[in-house]
Amino acid sequence: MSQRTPYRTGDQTLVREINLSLIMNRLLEHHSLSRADLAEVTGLNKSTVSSLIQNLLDYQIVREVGLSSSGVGRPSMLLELNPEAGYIVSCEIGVDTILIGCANFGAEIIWRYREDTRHRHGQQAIIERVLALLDEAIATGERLCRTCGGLLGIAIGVPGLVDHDTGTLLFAPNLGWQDVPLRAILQERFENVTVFVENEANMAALGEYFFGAARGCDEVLFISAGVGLGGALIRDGNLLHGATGFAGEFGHMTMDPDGALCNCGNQGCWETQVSQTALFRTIRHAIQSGRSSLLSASTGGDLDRLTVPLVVEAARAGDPVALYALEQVGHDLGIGIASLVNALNPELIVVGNILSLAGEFVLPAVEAELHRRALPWNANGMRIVPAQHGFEACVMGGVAIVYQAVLSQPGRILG
Amino acid sequence: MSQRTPYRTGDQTLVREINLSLIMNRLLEHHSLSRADLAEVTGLNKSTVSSLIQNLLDYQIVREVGLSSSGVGRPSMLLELNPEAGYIVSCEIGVDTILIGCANFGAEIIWRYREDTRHRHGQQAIIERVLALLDEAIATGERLCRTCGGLLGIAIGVPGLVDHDTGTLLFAPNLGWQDVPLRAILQERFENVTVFVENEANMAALGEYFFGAARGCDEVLFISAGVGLGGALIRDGNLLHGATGFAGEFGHMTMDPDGALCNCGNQGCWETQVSQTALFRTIRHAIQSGRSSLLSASTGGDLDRLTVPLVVEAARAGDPVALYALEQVGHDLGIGIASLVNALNPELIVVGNILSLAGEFVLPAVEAELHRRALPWNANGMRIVPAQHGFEACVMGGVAIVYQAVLSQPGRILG
DNA sequence: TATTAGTTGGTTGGGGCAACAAACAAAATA
DNA sequence: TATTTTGTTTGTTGCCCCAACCAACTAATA
Repeated sequence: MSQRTPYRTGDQTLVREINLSLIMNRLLEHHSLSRADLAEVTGLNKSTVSSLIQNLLDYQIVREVGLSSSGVGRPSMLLELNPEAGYIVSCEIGVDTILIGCANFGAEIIWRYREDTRHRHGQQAIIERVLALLDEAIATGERLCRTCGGLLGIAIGVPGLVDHDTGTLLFAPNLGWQDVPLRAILQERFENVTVFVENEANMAALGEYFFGAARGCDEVLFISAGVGLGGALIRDGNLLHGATGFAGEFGHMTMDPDGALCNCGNQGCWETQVSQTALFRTIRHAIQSGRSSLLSASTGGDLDRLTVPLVVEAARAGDPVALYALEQVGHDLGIGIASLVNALNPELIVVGNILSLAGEFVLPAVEAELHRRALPWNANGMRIVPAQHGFEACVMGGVAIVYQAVLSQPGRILG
Repeated sequence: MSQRTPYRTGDQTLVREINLSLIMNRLLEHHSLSRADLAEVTGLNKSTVSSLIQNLLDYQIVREVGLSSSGVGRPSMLLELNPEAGYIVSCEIGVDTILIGCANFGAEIIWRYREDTRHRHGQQAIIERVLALLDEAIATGERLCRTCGGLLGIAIGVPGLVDHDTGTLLFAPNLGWQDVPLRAILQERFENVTVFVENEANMAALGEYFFGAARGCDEVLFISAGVGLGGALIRDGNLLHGATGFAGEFGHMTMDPDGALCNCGNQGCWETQVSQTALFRTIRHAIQSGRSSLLSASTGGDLDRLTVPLVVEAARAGDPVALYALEQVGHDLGIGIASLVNALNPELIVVGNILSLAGEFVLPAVEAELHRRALPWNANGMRIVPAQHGFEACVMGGVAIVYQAVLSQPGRILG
């Protein structure tokens, strides 16, 4: 009997934690509620709610926003999460961009910035630029909202495998990075602030769950295609992390055992069929084999300058090559999604990044394959929707990840 | 504000429930512990442990089993779950067998029975036989152990999709059944007893988690090949059910978009490549195309009489056709497992049913494909093992499912 | 052998904390 | 003024924790 206990025992602080969390989550969900509403909605006793709210008011995490009369009886005092309770800084290190935002506790982005990084060379240069932008974001946050919590947390999303214990980016094939101790680097610069490092797709999924298309859904599959193909699964508000934190690498599922070589070393990964790279390759092949397309003109003849917005624009104009390529992506996406629907039985699928942009041309083919291949019991009643926050889903996810930490352990910021 | 609350609030009874559950789980895990050990292991206070144990002793769910001296100091009184605290009846309705068992609260099977159902025709006849066997199992349980709880629950495992709200078997392609309200049928016959109806693979996974090869693992992928291919995922002791309860249908993931037709209606399902049926088909093709095999003789020339034990026996004797067919299964199994490892990042994979029997010939090919195709970060440190309970995993799972209900809500049987 | 110190196991009683219930105060309408 | 709804106050209950204490054993010592 030597090991220290990993189990969380039940005690009073746990009870308080649970109920505080319950209340804050309901306030997030409904935006504003009275104490009486909260008692009704949570099932807690009126006096308990009052006590919890008093606690939150003391720390200015919640604020009273005015009376609301619902006909007869004493009017109620509406409560909401105080947007100025603190601020959150969230940053996505993409393959060729940095996206950064600063949000208040009302989850409104009060400052955002986007920068192309194609001209910057090397990991060192990019990380230094990120640090500088974080300084700027923090300065903005300090200026605009610091009632009690100040900076509540910094979140960094990266397109690769993250070791959650250490916050190290282990492997990012599309970025060409390996073993970068991101959390340690940031923690050194920003002491006493919690730093979250997470896979970009995981973050984006959380962003859509808290603030986007997946609000209120208990079983969400998120699929995000960009340079590569990433994904995540959310169950009851929590990411499925797997044993070592690398779950959700749907892009590296084998779809064709003898297929094209993938950056990961395997053959026929889903990512070789469904991604920006695959889309452009299909278009290039079609044009090179003599098919005419508006894209030849709109890229000025240089197909290396293809972008997803250009492809979507061409598709809108009825360009057959663009339509064909997008449908091909939808077809291959659909086969994989059907498999995942059978395996995981989600309630909702959210498609992100370029898929949210090209949804109108991709999703019909997806739906067709899905209903052809998935068990009807799994597929019926399930919806597929584009991400509400589009390319900003990841940054919103950084906000969400900090939010989640605060909401699930309100005690920590209550001192 | 009209809806009734679906949220569990925190209160004292929740705390008690959590701590009782903690203690019973530790007793299950270590088999016997003293109060002092429990305090150490759970992190609960000594006096709290004493109080909880007194409660469990009063209801004879736990019993004292004698002193144990660890050298110096006062000897401790060891405690264990009382095997006679009640009994559990568990039954698997397989494609061509019924397996049934009665277990005491020590999870020892005190009565078991297996019956071939190939001579019985029709759903009605089989269900009536199941009911009769359940009577017999209950009679045995009543005779051998009914201290406090009596019959703690009945569990039925079936090879198909189960609607958990109603306990209805919606679709069992390999059984040819559809929309059978199993729980309602049993509940009518056995009133005041909790009846659990669950997918066979889900149950088997739970059996291995509680009492078999997956004990203590937090992220377990279970893959079970029989007539079809089923599976399940266990996270922190709970089955992944998905939105409507149909998660884990890995057998119907598309592996070859233009492959063979599956019973489910789709093409190229994993189940068409990896299952008893697929194994036999490969062997039949090989022999029909002229390859010589020991199996021609051991089946008396009638390849319809192939069985998995015969194939394994032939493989042990070095028969090339048997070895080839098993390796082929391993190869296709490995490709799919690699995908699932990338998607779900399990800590352990347990292969069940015929795979546990043929493991020695199947697993090497699986490991080879796995390490060729899965991301090293996901695959390294992961183990693949055969199910410890082999063909009885499902029945053990029925015991586990009742156990889980009791352990997670000890309050219910404490009155 | 008898005594005493030391060690570990388990119980008892007091205190604190959080939720709950019921009575009550407050603020509106009819 | 009666009624309705909101929110607070007061007192109770249940559960865990802590610290002191009793219990049972070993080992050392006279």
